[in-house]
Amino acid sequence: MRAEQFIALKASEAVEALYGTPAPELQVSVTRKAFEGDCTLVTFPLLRISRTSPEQTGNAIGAWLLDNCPEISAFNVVKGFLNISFSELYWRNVFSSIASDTGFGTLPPTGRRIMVEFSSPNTNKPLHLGHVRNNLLGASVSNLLEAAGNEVIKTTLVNDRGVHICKSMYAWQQRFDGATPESTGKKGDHLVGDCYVEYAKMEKEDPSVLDRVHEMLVKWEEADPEVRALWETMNRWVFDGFDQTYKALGISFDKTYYEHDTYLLGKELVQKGLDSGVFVRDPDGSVWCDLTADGLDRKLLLRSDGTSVYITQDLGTAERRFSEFNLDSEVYVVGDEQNYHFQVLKLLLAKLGFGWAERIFHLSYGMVELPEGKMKSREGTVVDADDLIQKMYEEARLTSAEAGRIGDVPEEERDRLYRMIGLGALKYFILKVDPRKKMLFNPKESIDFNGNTGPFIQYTHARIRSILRKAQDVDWENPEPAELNQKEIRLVKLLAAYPPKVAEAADCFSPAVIANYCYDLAKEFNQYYHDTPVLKEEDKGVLCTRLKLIHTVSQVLAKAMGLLGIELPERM
RNA sequence: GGUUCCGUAGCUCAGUUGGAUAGAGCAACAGCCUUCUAAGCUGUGGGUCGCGCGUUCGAAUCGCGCCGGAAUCACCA
Repeated sequence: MRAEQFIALKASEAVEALYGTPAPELQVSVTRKAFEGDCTLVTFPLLRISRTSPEQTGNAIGAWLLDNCPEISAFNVVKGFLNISFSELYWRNVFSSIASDTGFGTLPPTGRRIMVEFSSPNTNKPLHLGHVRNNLLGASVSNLLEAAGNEVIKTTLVNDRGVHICKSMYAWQQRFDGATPESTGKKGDHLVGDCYVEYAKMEKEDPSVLDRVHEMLVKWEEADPEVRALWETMNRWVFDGFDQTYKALGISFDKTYYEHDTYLLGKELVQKGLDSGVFVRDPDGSVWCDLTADGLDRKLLLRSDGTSVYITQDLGTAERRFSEFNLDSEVYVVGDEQNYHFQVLKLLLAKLGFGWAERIFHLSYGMVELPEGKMKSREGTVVDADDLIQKMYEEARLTSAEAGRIGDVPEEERDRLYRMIGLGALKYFILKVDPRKKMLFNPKESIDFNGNTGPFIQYTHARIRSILRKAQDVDWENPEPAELNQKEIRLVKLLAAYPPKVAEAADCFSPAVIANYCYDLAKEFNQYYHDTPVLKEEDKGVLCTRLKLIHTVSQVLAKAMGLLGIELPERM
C-alpha cells in the first residue's frame, strides 16, 4: 500500500477514536521537500469535527498515530499541516519489496483490449517533424497502455489513394523521365515528394494540369491497368522509404490499413442512419446529419453523386474495428487541427446507437512549430524526419568526441551508441512536453545534450552500469538489508512512486509524465552519486545494499525510458 | 461570428482532482575533476503565474468577464 493511502486510513481511525465521529475523505499528500516528513495531512477539513484549532487537531492526530503505528517515527504541525515521517525501517522494507519484484512497474491486467491508431501518413511526401511527434506519441502511448495492463493493438491507416498521389504520378510522367529510386539513388518517399513539389510548379505555370490529374483519378477509380500499375510502383517506393524511417525511429505496427481498401466503408451505416431517422436525404440526393441541436453544424455524409466523404469512411472503419477485434476502446493519435472532426465522429457514432462511441478517444496533440510559425512546404521550412535523425547522429558523434571518453567504448559499438544518444535526445525532447500543447522547435539551435534531456538520463544509467561492472566480484544480489541514509531513503521514495506514475501516464495518455519522472529520478541519483562513494564503502552489508539500490534505480530508469522508446547504454 | 484549446523567469518547459515560501533546464555569472564517467554536482541573479472580479480558512489551479494567440466550422482529406 502507498504511504499516503496508509496514512489516510490510519488517520481516519484516529479521528474516530479521538472525536467519536467517522472522518470524511481525508486529504493526504506527499510532503513538499521544503518541509519535514513524508506525508502531509491537511487539518482544515477536520476542524468541524474536532472543534479545536488546527494546531491542536494536528497534534492530537499526530500523537495518536505515533502511539498506534510502529511505521511512523515522528510528526510535526506547521500552520495546520500535519507532517508525518515514516521510520527508516519502513522505507527499508519498501525497498526490499521493490527490489525483489521482477514485474515492478507493470500493472495488473485489466482485461481490456485497446486499439491505438497513429502515424497514418499520406503517400505523396516524406515524413517530417510533425509526423515524428505523432509517431513517437503513438508508440509511447501504446507502451504506456500495455504497462497499465491492457492488451494493445497498434495500427495505422495509410492514405494511399486520392488526388494527392495522382498529382505526384502526373508530374513523374511528365517531368521525371523514368527516374527511379535506384537510378537517382534517392529514398523512394523523397523522390515521390520531389514529384509532388514539381507538380505544384506545373500547376502554377498552367492551371489546366489539374484537369489531367482528375482524369487520372477517374481512371484509377475505374481500375485502369496502366494508372494502377504506376500507382502501385510509386506507392511501393514510398512505403520502402517510410519503412526505413520507421525502422530508424523504432516504430512498428501490428496491423496496417490502406485507404484504398477502406474508403468505401461506412455507406451501409449511412443507410442505417437514414432508416432510423438520424440522417436525412436532401432533394439533390446528398445525405446529412443535423448537429445544430448539439451546438455544431449540419454535417455531410454522402455527396449528391452518392460518393462518400472522409468522415463516412471513419464511421465505417471504426465500426469494423470494434466488431472485428472486439475492442473496448480506440485511441486516435491525430493533431488538434482535427478536434472538430473527432467531436463529430463520436457524436455520429452515438446517434447510430453504438455504446462504444463514448470509448473512442482522440489524443489531440499540438502542432510542432518553428520560431517563424507553422512549417510550410511551399516556403521550404519543413524539417525532414530523415535529415533530423541524421543530424542528431552527427551531433551525438561530435559531443562524444568533445567529452573525450569515447575511448572506453569499443570501436564497433560506437556507431550504435551515437545513434542511441542522438535518437534518445530527439525522442526525449519531443516526449517530455505535454502532448496537448503545441511545441516549439528551433532548427538553428541543436537539441541539447545537457540538463533535462535524454542523454542526461542515458549518462546516469551508464554511470550506474559502470559501478556495477567494477563490483562484479561482489555478491550483492541478496544483501542483508543495511540501514538506509537520508539520500537513500529519498531514492527509495522515488522508486516507490513509479507504479502510480505509470497509471497516471496511461490514464491521461501522457508520456511526458514518465519523462519528468525519469528526470527526477536521474537527478536524485546524480546527487547521491556525487556525495556517496559506493565502492569505497567497507561495511559489506552497506556496500551490497547500495549496489542493490543503484541497480534497482538503473532498472527502473531502463523500464521507464523503455516506455518512451529510448534505449539506455552500458557506457557512454 | 460560433465552438474548442492555449497564455507560468530572457528562452524552452514542469506544477492545474484548490494547500504551506510557484519549480527545473537553457542562457549569464561564481565555484568543484590525483577520489565509482565533469553529458555531472554546488551556488548567485532572474516572477504583477495575461488582466480584473468572484467562490473560501486558502486560488497558478475552480467560476464569470475582458485582453492576446492558435485551431476549426468545405459536396477537401
